Amino acid sequence: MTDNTALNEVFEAMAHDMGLRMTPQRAVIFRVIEESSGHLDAETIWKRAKKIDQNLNLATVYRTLVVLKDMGLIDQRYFARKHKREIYESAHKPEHYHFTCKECGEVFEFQTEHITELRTDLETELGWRMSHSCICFEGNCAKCAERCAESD
Amino acid sequence: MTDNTALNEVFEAMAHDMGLRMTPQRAVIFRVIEESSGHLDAETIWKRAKKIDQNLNLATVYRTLVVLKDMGLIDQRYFARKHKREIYESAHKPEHYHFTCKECGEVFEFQTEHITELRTDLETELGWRMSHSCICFEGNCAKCAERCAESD
DNA sequence: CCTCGGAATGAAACTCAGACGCAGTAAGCG
DNA sequence: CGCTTACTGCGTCTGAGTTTCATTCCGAGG
Repeated sequence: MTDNTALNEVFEAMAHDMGLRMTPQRAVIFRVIEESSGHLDAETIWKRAKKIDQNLNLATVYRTLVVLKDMGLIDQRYFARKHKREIYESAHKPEHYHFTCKECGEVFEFQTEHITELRTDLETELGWRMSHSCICFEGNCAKCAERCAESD
Repeated sequence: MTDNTALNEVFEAMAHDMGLRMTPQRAVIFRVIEESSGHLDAETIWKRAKKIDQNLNLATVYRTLVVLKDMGLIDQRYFARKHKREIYESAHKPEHYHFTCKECGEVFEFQTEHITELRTDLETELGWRMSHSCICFEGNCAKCAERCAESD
């Protein structure tokens, strides 16, 4: 379990500044997201949080996700076209992108400088101000690509 | 109006090979997508197609979109987190990516070599076989960025 | 041409993630 | 403490997309 006392304090301070309240429910939901390694949908968060607070309601999870997103503490992300649910990640993870294998469904993360260059190019050439990049790929991972090649 | 006789023939031939049938409804839906410049959701396609076939049903549009996607004639795409509908584009447009302005909502297209390089890197370094890239950015376009800077 | 099997359609019901309205609860300031 | 009002739980609603089913009609084979 990571020590997220500091983060909780950030959360509490920000909430206070925005006229929001710190409630046990919000603390639990935030903790669940912080302690997981990412890629969570609302229902998964709910299930995990219910282990701590039995009465926690799914609607509260949805409402809290909006609050946390507005505060910039979590990011809503996207990484494959077949996904039907919104997926959230802690916002203070280092910049990274996703590759989803269409065979086994596994999601891989990767980092790259190419996107930083691309962003800079677009900002200087076209004057756009970037606030979020969604970079994700679909295909077959090494293992599945090999297995598919064999069966041909 | 573009001449899509050739494309229609491709469609018809592919459909035949897959044991599918060519129907007036499918021809109309396909034509609507081909003749538009892109970024269509199911309901928009439906509204436009209804001008040609008054009785066309929305469920038929959804079913046809699946068929056309499976045939590789159209692509389902994604370009901003706030979008709640699936968006489709003709599959034979040249490779391009999207930038969505969070202020005015306009969607800009752009091309770049950076992504090609990135794909190649990932394929050679990690052995992944890429089949689809989703690259999109959110932020403020030049006009809106300027206007926002003024009002600060 | 005509016939027939089965693929496709229209209409309506259904699914399911997420949002909303409301009455009751509880943060947290004075 | 006590008051204000943001927040919660519960139930209901919304809306994009899917499924079911009876009917239609495409198109292969006579």
